[in-house]
Amino acid sequence: MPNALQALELEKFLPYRLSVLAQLVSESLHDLYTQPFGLSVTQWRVMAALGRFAPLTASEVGQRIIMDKVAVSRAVAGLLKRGLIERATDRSDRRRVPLRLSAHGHAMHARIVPLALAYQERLYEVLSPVERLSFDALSDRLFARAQTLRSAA
Amino acid sequence: MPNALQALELEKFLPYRLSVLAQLVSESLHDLYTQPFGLSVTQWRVMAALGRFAPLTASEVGQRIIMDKVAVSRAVAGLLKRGLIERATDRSDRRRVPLRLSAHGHAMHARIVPLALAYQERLYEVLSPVERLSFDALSDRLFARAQTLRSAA
DNA sequence: CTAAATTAGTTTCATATGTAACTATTATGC
DNA sequence: GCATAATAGTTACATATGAAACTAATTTAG
Repeated sequence: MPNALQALELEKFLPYRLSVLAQLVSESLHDLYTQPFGLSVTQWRVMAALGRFAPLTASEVGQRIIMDKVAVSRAVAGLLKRGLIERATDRSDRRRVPLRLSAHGHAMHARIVPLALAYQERLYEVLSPVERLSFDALSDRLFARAQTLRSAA
Repeated sequence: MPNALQALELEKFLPYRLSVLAQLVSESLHDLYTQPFGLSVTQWRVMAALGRFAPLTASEVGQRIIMDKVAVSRAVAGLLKRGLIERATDRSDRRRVPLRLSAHGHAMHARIVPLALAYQERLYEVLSPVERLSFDALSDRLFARAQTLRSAA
């Protein structure tokens, strides 16, 4: 019976394990900023991208955070309504709408970042510095591999 | 300016990296069974849980695959409609509804499992056997740590 | 034994998400 | 230059998801 080798042990199956770990971590992090700041995950990611990379258009934000333009557009609409980000006009190409954090947005960003980094630090505490680097490098290689496989198929 | 240490580099931020990697892998895997078999991710996970662990109630399925009972209930409804799983009656507790794969479900399961394992193998190809074990062990520790932090908070 | 509490599962409602169609603007081909 | 194609972003529709209310069955307290 050749299928003896083909049993799927979910708890050891890499895609499953990655999914469960990422979801748990994402939910934990979300707890840090959802109630006090009223941001969705996508809104926070847009703010994080803008906080780090000066003015970006919606498309550029999407490339940074791997999010499609519809999701970005909706997050941007919510952030604009709350005055957390600002739009500029690109004189040379009026299709493009450069975005940046407002003063209010910067202030909120500055309060969330330390919480996010502190959470990351608490997570990483179970790994030694060498192990952290090792995990980061291995996950990078898996990511690159997954991209290769996806584009090949 | 103490905040120089507090810059958030998204691309190095562990929760972000995990999320992006898990999503890419999950989508790639989904491509393998969505078109040919017409299963959603949650439906496939329910089938995988039932394929591995004999009869399970909906709640037990949820515990296995870390999915809330509403999601399980909906996936089960779809699988029942297609005749891929069967319900039994628990004489001693009629609230419980033990589930198992039907013959049809078993056949489909047997065709998907090799595809899933082959994908995992192609992913793992970029890592040596030692690196695979290392990655698995490190991710296990991160998962346990995330659980501890979540329950502590 | 009976009322209250618990548990398994479903349904409902409100929100989130993805795909595709749409508007506005700019670039390209002839 | 003008019709066509391409690009940035938004809107619309259909589906997916989560929280909370609900039903049915069982357990527990007194």
